[in-house]
Amino acid sequence: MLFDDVADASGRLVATRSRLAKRAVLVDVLRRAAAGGPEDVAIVSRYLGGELRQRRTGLGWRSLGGMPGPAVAPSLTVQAVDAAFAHMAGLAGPGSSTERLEAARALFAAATEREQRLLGGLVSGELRQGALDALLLDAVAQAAGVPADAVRRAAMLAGETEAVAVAALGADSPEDARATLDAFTLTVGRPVRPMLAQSAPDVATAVAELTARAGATAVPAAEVVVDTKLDGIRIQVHRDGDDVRVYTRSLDDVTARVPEIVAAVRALPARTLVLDGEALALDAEGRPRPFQETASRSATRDADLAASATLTPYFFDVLHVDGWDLLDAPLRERLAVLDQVAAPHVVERVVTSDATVASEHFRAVVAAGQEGVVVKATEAPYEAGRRGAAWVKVKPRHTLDLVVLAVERGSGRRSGRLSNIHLGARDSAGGFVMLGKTFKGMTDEMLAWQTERFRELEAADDGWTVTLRPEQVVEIAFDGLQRSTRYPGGFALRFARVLRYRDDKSAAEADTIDAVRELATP
DNA sequence: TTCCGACAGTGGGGTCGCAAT
DNA sequence: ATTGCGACCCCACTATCGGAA
Repeated sequence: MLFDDVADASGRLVATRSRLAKRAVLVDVLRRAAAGGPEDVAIVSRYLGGELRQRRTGLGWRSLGGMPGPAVAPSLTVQAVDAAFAHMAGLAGPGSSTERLEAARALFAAATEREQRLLGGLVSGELRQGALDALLLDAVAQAAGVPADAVRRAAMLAGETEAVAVAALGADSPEDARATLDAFTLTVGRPVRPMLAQSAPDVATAVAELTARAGATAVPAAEVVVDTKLDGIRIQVHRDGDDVRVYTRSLDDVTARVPEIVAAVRALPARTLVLDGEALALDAEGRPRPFQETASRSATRDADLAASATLTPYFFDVLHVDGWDLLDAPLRERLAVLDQVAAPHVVERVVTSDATVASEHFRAVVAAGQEGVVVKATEAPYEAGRRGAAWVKVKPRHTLDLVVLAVERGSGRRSGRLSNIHLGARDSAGGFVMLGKTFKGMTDEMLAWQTERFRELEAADDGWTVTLRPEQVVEIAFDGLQRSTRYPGGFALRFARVLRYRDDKSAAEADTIDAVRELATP
């Protein structure tokens, strides 16, 4: 199959906003890929989902700058493109960067204009065609003549879409496809997509949301599980005898980097296991260390550095134990099993129907230095890959009134707007200390307003960033402070987002860097 | 007819490893 | 030795479509 066929499809996806029309485009190109055989389906399904088959190519957004102009006529096949990226991904050692760039230039030179757009999107990871994995799964279902749920479930259990697309589209009939899909089951050693949580502003809201959903039959005061939310990295651990594998949230295998987790799981009383949890670094008193330290420890491959801190695993769910799949069992049942098989490494929780008790647990765990809680429906199954309503996280929220120091131009649907704002706190000398940036929390109306407003405050414009007279106050919400070498105050806001612009306050009334410092040293 | 679940998009800070400078 | 880039860890929030109610 020609790569240009995929580029054409991608262009048609960009051209329509209708998801049904997008799905029709995807179905069409998937069917044509199927005619070319399983290898074409494998590559095309990846590309339509916005990914290369190679997890790391060494090429990124920055490398795309110096690419040559387009070819006039299409010539590349999807297999040739895949082979080119496989070659680039395999390069290492001195001279490899140069060689990789040369290979990329050759590839781009052979690509037409729309093919170049697709290549760029795949390399940068920003395809912007309004359709990624979820819509692709729907299209696979339609192309294979099977229910969308069957395809989705197979993909969640396989931990990937490519293999599922190949299986479904390689089938001779819808019945055959259905059977092939149903053969994707939870397998020890193959990670599933982790279940995700929605968020709520406070525990009472989270509890109310869960009981409202469970309360179709108006059961009064349904019980909920209130799990401690740890500020570490998500881990999914598979054990088959002495063979233990540790995967991250994106299903990356990090087993070699975390021997202490492997050892901890080997000591548990079960032969086969699939556990879902969090790993973090603790201090001498057993309190959690800052996330940055956990991140540092879990990212390093250097043995000496790794020895400087230990990760402790805590589990909050079990998907499999000794031949028994628990995905469809209610949480209540899974937790009973978890407590038996993972005893010293289970996340602290309370189970209650009393919102006050739930709130009290939240206060206690935050006081103990933890990130917050996740409130869960007791009867819900494990919904792999879904940000279901059955899990709702709650974290403390801080706010500050800061001054907008500068603003950057937006891109994509925000192009033409001033979008990403630079945030500063007052210092004692009458100046401002930058604490980070944010683009979050802005409605279209706010974007329109600030685009005009910041033009009024413009002091300089370098073509990307507009520097402002420091007059506009904005109320910012954030999760906490982290150490920073990038910003002059030594702090940066974590997960900053705009709540509202404050026209009732002048810059002289904004919060000070001293107030911020006090937050950092409780 | 209205409501709401799910998804894609728009980017944030920090950390590491690696190759180039 | 330092710098820049790529990859990946954590992530919040809004707009939109189309099925559910």
